[in-house]
Order: sequence, then C-alpha cells, then structure tokens
Amino acid sequence: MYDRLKGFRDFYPEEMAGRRRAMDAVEASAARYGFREIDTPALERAQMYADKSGDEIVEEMYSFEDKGGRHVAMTPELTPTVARMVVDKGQELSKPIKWVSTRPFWRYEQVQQGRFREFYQTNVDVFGSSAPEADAEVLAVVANAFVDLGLTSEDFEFRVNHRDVLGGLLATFGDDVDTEAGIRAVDKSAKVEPEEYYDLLVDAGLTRDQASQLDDLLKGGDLDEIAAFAGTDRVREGVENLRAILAVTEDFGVREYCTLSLETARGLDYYTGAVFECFDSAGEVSRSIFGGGRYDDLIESFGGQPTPAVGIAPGYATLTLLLQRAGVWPEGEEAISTDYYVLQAGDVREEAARVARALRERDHVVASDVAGRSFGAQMDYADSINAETVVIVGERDLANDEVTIKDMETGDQTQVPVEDFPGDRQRPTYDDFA
RNA sequence: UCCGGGCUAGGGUAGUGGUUAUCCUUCAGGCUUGUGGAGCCUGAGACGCGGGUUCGAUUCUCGCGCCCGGACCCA
Repeated sequence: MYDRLKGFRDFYPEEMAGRRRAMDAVEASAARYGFREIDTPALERAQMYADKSGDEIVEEMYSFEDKGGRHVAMTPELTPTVARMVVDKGQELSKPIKWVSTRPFWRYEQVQQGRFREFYQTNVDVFGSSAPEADAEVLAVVANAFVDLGLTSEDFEFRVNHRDVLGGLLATFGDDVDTEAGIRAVDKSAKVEPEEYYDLLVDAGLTRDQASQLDDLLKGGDLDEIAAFAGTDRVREGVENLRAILAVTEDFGVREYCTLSLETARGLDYYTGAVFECFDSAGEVSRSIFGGGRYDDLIESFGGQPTPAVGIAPGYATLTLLLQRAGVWPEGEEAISTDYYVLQAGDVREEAARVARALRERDHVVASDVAGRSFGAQMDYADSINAETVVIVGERDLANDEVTIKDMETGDQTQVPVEDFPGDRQRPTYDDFA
C-alpha cells in the first residue's frame, strides 16, 4: 500500500458528484454573465511569486529546479498568472476582460478543517473596469451560484468593506500611523480580546483614545459619520464607492446576501478598494469561506498599462462544508444515479447491446454487465448503483420475443415485446407498459 | 512551527504481556442453473511504522508517520 500524501485528497464518485455540481453551478453562473473560461499552467517561474506574492505564500510554495535549471513553482494562486496573461496580450484584449477558471492550487500549509495542500477554486475576475458594476458583478456571479446550489441568505453572507474607508480612516489619525498594521489589527478584532485589539492598534501608531474612537466608529457602522469624522476625500470617495457597489448588487438581485462590514479587512496587501469575504451565517464553519476584492495596481506592477481589476475566488473545500451543513450536499441516490441497467441472462449479448445502445442514444445513463456475473449478482449491482429501471434481456423472454421491464423502486415488472422497446419512447419506464 | 485528542479488516468496534484477535457491516460466492433492498451458509479482509523493555509486545515505553480538531497564517 502506498500512502496518500498529506493534504492531498482522492475524490471517490459520491463526493465527486457533489463537487461537480458545485463547480458546474459557479461556472454556469459565470458563463451567464459572459465570463469566458481560461486555463493556465500548473507551473510558473518561482520568481513571479517571489516578486509579487507575500512572503507567506513564497514560503509555502511547492517549488523546485526543473531539468533545464529553471526555478519553478506549482501555482499557489491564480492572480499573478492572469495578470501575466493580461500583460502579455497588451492592447489586444478588448476591455473589460472577464475570465473564469477552475483548477487546483498548491500550498505547503498545515492541514486542518477546510484547508488542504492541494485545493480547488474558481477564480472570477474582471479587468479594465473600475466601475462599481464590476465589483457587484463578481459578487452576483457567486451569489447566484450559491442560490442555484440551494443555499439561502440564512446560510451565508458576503461581508463587504473598502480599503479606502478603513485605511483612509486610519490615515487620518496621523502621518506616522502604519495603516497596513492597522488593517491587520482590525482584521483580528473579532478573534482577539479587546485589550489585545487595542494593543495592536497602539502598535500601529494610534493613541489609546484614537483606538477607542476607531472602535466606536467601526462598530457604529455609520458611513456618513465616518466620512465626516475623517474629512478626507479618500474616505469620502471610498464611502461613495462602497454605497455604489451595494446599490448595484440591488440591481443584480443579490443585495440581501451582502452585508456592510467595516471590520472586514482581508490579509492580502495588494487589495486597493472593495474587499469581500464570505462567511457561514450559522458560524459553524469557523473560517471565512473565501474572499475577494479589488486590486487596481497589480497589472501595472506587472509592467502593463494601468488596469483596474476586481476578482473573487470561491474555494471548494470550505464551500463543501457550507453545503453539507446547509443540507444541500447530494447523498446516496442524489449523488450516484443510473437510469437503466440492462441485465443479461444467458447468451443474449447482441440483443442486450441493441437495447443499451438505443437507450444511450436517447442520452440516458445505461449500465450493463461487463463481468459475466450471475443474474442475482447483476440485480445486486443494479441496486447498488441506484438503477431506476432494470431491463432484463434473457433467453427465456427472448424465446417469446419479449424483454422484462422492472421498476426498482416498487419491484413491479412486466414483459414487453422486444421490438416495442424502447420503440418511439424517449424514456420508457415500467409505468408505460403496466 | 506550536497545542490537544486519536490510530485493531474497506467502514464501525471488542479485547489481551502468551494457542487460531471479538462482533456488526462490507465485499465475493452459494443456498435459489431468471430476480435487488429479508434470512442462512462458505470465503476474503486488521493490531500505522521503527526502536527499546521482555523468553515473548497488538498490549508497556520512546520516536516517527498519519488522521481529527485548534493556534499562527490563509483560500
């Protein structure tokens, strides 16, 4: 026996059915908004991440030297790759660019709930629009997909904030305030004791009183009050932008899934505007489901034209947990279903093959014996794959030019003339012949 | 990297310093040469790995690995 590598998972059919359904829902939703699918390499030059990603990501990379002496890395995230792709094509691509991509990523991290070393996510990005419609659209793509999967506003919420509101507010407390540290402190506020939170803010350069003021303003959640308190254009514009985004989510019909959350910060440094984070409303999935946000400076930092960008990237490890806890994850027959099992009894290969082919031409899932098994064993198997209908093609019936149609739910069965099956019917069942 | 809790057939479990390691389930075959979801029979299948203590270790001990949580960090 060989061990599976820690943090890498096998997906057996039943679980894969749920994953397929989830991935299809997100991709189909993106497609309905006109996002185009792209695919990207699993390996990139490690230098790209060393230059563009944070130290944490670089330390967690699966990287090695290939046979040509190149220092390469298994992609730990998609954003640098798509940024590279946008820059590569230069002016050739008409804006806005709307791309979607589902694929695995790799990070050498500690394995725990909802986090693995190989993980799949769907990245949904818009390049070339700084309008609030773009931010709202990526939120809407994911919200629509979640609703399609059976989730409701009881199950999840998108917390929306803006870097210019939070960062701009921090900046008004003094020139020597480290806004990045302040943002990280705010990001932690829900997790740590108030004392520790205040200490972190003080470390970022605020006074004790300012920390208290900031806490009150954020908790109050009044955008007008914050804009008035800060009195800077940056905060005022951030507030306007945030309101505009939320207003557009109304147009998309997904406003109810979005919550203004001034304490949502996101760890990544490259976000420049709106930031979003998805949470389990019930609080049972302890970590954020996924995040996203606006990164208007990244393309330029890759050497391209200044190009605003916004993206969101639901990951399937945490989404699976959310779906399971909401009771909308396929189990049993929902996961593994079979329309027909064509059972062979005796030397009936030709006729059984004809029946199976006819049903497959009608686009049904049709299984038949490929192991020379006994009647009882085939029946057992048909049951185990949740066959809805069993078509028994047997020597005895065939002697009368008949086959037997059996409803596996009720156990009812009846003989039908072999030339009448499937006949003109698109999806013949026992009930058609009873 | 750190902190808990675990590890006995595919899944769930009982148990023991000493003959052939328990039971349920599962899987294969049969009872029934043409009927699954009930029953019975037969068979398959396990002490995570390595060192130590011991005449003897699945059991005690140490280390490692893996699993499940959590911290840090993040998606």
